[in-house]
Amino acid sequence: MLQVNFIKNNLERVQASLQKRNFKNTDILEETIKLDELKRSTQTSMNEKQEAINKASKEIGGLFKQGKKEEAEGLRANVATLKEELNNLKVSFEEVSGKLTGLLYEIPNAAHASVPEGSTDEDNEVFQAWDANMPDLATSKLPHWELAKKYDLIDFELGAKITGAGFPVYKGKGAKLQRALINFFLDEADKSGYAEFLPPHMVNEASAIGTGQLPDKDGQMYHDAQDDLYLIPTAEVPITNIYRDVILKEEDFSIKMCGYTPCFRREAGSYGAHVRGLNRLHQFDKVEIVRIEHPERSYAALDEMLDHVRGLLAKLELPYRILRLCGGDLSFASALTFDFEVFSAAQERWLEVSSVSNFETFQSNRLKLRYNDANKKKHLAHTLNGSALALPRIVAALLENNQTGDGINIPKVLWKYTGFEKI
RNA sequence: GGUGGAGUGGGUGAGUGGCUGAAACCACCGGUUUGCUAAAUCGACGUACGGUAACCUCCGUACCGCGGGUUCGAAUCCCGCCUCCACCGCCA
Repeated sequence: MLQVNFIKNNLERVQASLQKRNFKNTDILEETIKLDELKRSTQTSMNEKQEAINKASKEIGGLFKQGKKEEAEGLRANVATLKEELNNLKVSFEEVSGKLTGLLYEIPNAAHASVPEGSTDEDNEVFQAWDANMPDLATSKLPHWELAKKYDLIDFELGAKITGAGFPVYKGKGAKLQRALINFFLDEADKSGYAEFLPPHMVNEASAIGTGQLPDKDGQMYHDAQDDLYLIPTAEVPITNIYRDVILKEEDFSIKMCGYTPCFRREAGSYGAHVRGLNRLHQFDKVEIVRIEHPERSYAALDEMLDHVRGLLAKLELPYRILRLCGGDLSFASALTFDFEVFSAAQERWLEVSSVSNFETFQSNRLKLRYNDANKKKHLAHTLNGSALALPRIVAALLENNQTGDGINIPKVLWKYTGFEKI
């Protein structure tokens, strides 16, 4: 959520952003600013009314002490009318303020100047192409879901029996590969200075609002109505919320955190060949990196995060490319996002395995995550996060790209984690 | 899940209807003193929003776990909720 002041002070950028995002309601910024003015003037009237009441109340107290009952009674009658007027003001204040919040919830983050124009994922800019060799596979190459069956690594039907579609069961070397990747990713994050957390896998409503899953993406999360808790769609939610309602000092930056969690997504409305196998799941594993940064340093931090993910993919020896998301594909809360895609050689498709974003103050405004500068003035911090990495599509690419006639080769970097070099 | 107790500023903690945005102490910050460190001493010391476009100042409003209520007036009384502690129940 953007602050009204931010919108006022960066009107051109926010307007340009709405255009890039193909946002239809072009009057929304003007409406927002008008409503904000109305809200403030109403608040001023309320304050004045309350002031009059407070003064009268003090007088009444004094009069009672002096035994001047009649005068006191007179004032009491006055207060009664003042209170009625105040209550009317309160009602309109609540109404205006509710409308304003509603509008602010609808306004997506201001896109970074470098975000390209475009409406769909086809308009994303290839920020870093893959110019080395692609895996050279025999014509008998198999997609990962067939490899998973052939080598008894992942059982989709069994998961469907136990839970439902999109909840695979990993078995034997398939399960060990999961565990190996999680440990590899966590160790690499640790080496890059990210402090490890193992957060709760369910969050309350305040946390889901804090990182922007609510109210915008209600229906994408699994919700336990009995206790009003949400299964996390990503570790970003619990980990970023560690810093909800926190005021930092400038020397606290940079804050670098990471964590492994399973992620739960309802993915309502996704069907078809493109979601086969591991391509899209309701539950999957992911290691996430999260950063909280000084606004002046957040884009440098974003670069560092890109480097970290590049390193992971290089070590896994997977062909990858980096996309800069266009306005139409950019998520609601993000100012700038880079997607990493690996090439899955049997499907002959690029698969998204990481999304690295700078949210600037969009999340911190909701989180009330601020820092004190040298003059003890408070500013919103910047938040960033990225997958490092999401497992299923990495597994898909590893299986497909490394298949040979008599097995699947495990990249060298994982050997000490898997305990085997080949499946 | 049941019963009992508790939640006040950065911390400890006083405060049972008006003189309390809140005593006192500690911490932090600034000054004085002192060979340095330490001690002593004086002072300042919450947050948010609005008036207000910017820093300060000033004025106002709100805030004593959260949300309602009673009252001219609530940290204080009433109701609901949350969290923590203790005991009981259940349990990996």
